[in-house]
Amino acid sequence: MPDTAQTGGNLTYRQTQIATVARALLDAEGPPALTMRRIAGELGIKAPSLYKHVPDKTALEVLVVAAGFAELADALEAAAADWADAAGADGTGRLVAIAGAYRAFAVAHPHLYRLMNYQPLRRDLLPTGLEARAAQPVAEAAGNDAARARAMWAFAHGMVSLEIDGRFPPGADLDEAWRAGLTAFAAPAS
Amino acid sequence: MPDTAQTGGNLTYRQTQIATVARALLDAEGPPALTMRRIAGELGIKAPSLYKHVPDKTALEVLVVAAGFAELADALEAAAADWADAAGADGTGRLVAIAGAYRAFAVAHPHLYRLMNYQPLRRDLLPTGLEARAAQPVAEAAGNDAARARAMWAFAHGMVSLEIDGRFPPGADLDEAWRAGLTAFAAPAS
DNA sequence: ATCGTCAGGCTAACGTTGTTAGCCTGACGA
DNA sequence: TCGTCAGGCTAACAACGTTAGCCTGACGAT
Repeated sequence: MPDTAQTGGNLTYRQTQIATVARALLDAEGPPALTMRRIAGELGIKAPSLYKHVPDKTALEVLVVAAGFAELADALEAAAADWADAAGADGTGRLVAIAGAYRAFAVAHPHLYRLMNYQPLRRDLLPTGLEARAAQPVAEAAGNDAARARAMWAFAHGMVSLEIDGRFPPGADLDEAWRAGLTAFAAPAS
Repeated sequence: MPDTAQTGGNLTYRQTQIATVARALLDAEGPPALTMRRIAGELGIKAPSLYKHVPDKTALEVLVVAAGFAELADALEAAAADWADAAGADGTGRLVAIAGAYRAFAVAHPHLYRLMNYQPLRRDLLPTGLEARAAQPVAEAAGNDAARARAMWAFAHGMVSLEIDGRFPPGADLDEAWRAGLTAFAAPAS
């Protein structure tokens, strides 16, 4: 079996296929569809054969998670870049743009977002640098103030979590809640 | 089987026992310990007998979740009351007190916190008013500004989620991140 | 040309999970 | 005294992740 750990970048063709199929299944039907037999079936093979490519199910999930973080990083970078192009980059508008991209990603792929974020991160199995890359745009928007960046990240994560889990009251105006939070954070650091 | 839905307040003795045992198991050994056979065993009965008291596993979990929210509401109310007693209640110190209680609850019972918050809330099975009661202290601390309250809630939820899941970098100063967030929110509404 | 290795498929099977069907027993009201 | 029924039980099922062990076809080396 090809080792998939640590470097993570260089995947077998079959491993990529597996990650792709798993991702599609997760997006389309949610976690209950993410079974070894189902994934294998989608590839035209049987479940035990998957173990020739992946050590166990959690490693398979890490494949999906890694792809997710890469995609998220792309989206955040694109949002930051778009903003920089469009206007003179003052900090707060950039923050709004990034937050919007973050929220859009979570809402578009709630199952993936949960898989990525609702459990301890397997840093040991993730490609090195990937987590940092995804965090970078937020850190910049926070003026590289670590505490501030973490607080903003927590706010965003909390908002999208509560949103995709339907925890807010049915009629709640989430845009307004976002605005309230973002303006609070946009104020200069005390 | 006694119906447990909706009102939720009036539980059978056995149902209370089940919830208590399940809660203890969850706190002590985490979700993998929360199996029907295990819970039954702890009560000296067999798994199928549980179905004489609870329709299925998710309903059993809701019992635990409901107890958790009641406990959380107690803790938040106590924190708010303590603060009101101790000093002239200006809004920001009260907010800090409540946030501290929220965080303390989550850190003390991470498995329970996840069960309560990492999935769509089964409002239909929860005692009526319980959710509102748990939300009340936060709403007050936000000056009954709904958007502000939701943003603060999201921040707190995000912070504790990321903390109990070990998502912050190893050396991160979380107290400082909390301070950054809370001072941001403490500023008067724009 | 032949042989050994081995990637990558397969079937059979195991243990664990939630859950159902159906039986039995003891208490209790009519 | 008898019927009901709450609340236990055993046996069993399907689905899950996973392991063991077999087979086949490609391919590099002798």
